[in-house]
Amino acid sequence: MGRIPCCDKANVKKGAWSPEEDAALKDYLQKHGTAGGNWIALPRKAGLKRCGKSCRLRWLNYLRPGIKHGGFTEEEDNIIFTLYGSIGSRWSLIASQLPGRTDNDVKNYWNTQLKKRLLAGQTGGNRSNRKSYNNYHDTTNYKSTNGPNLTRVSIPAPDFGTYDPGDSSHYLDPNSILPPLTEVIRGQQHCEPQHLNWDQTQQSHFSDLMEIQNFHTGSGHTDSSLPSLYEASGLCVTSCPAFHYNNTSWSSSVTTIHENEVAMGFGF
DNA sequence: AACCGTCGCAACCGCAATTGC
DNA sequence: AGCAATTGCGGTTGCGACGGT
Repeated sequence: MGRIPCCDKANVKKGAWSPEEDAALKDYLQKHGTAGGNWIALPRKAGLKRCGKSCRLRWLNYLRPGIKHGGFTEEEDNIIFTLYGSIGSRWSLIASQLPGRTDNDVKNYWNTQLKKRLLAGQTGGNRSNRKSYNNYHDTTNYKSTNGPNLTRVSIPAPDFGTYDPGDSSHYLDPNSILPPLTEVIRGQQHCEPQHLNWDQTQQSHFSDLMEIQNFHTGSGHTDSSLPSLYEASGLCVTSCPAFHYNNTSWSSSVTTIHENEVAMGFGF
């Protein structure tokens, strides 16, 4: 017994995609879209000898319009550092805050560049190039003292004034029900435990967020991952009595942010 | 020029979550 | 409610490119 394979492994092509395959997939998706959303059946319809999952991945990570590759900006670096510190390796969530970036791209960028820069003590500026890369292997520059290594990530000063909950232009991803997390995170000067206690501005901003959520739930939209998104914002979920969402399974009483999870705990 | 080690990135794998019946 | 099919995600792998010797 065992898992049922998603496709006939013996009859699917693997490895790098050819330009012809790319063209066939792109052509099919541009004509038919992902309507019906059936990726398993798509390869056969498109005349491709590929696994449906492979087609989906190729489209999402490479062929989809608006995809950017490489050339990460310093601001993007900072956003990745900040979100990684708050939510860890939830690449799809991080990528959703970076227009044109895919989770795979962000993940690769983190593993090949940012993680090493972090270990070298650089969370901004001094962006590496391949030539200077070997410096990152000099582990004598990075020694853990007691317990996990904590890194403070500085981010811009509070900028609540720019956020209008009624303005849909704040949504980087048109399918997202939440404002960009960076809007929230900018409200904290540092991701540090002492900032978990809400001040008036944070409470005010959280009210804005709840308004949005109420708006969307009013139209029938639910999102079971909402608590983790607010965790990502760095706001202390349990400290807000209003944080209940009775139409789904979660509530504030089961979602706790521990200080050592919110502090930048890069313990590798 | 040949070899070797390292890096970056596309793609794969397997599990979890979601969806539909 | 339970099950199977499908999708989404994060970790890992494979391989071409590059740089050093």
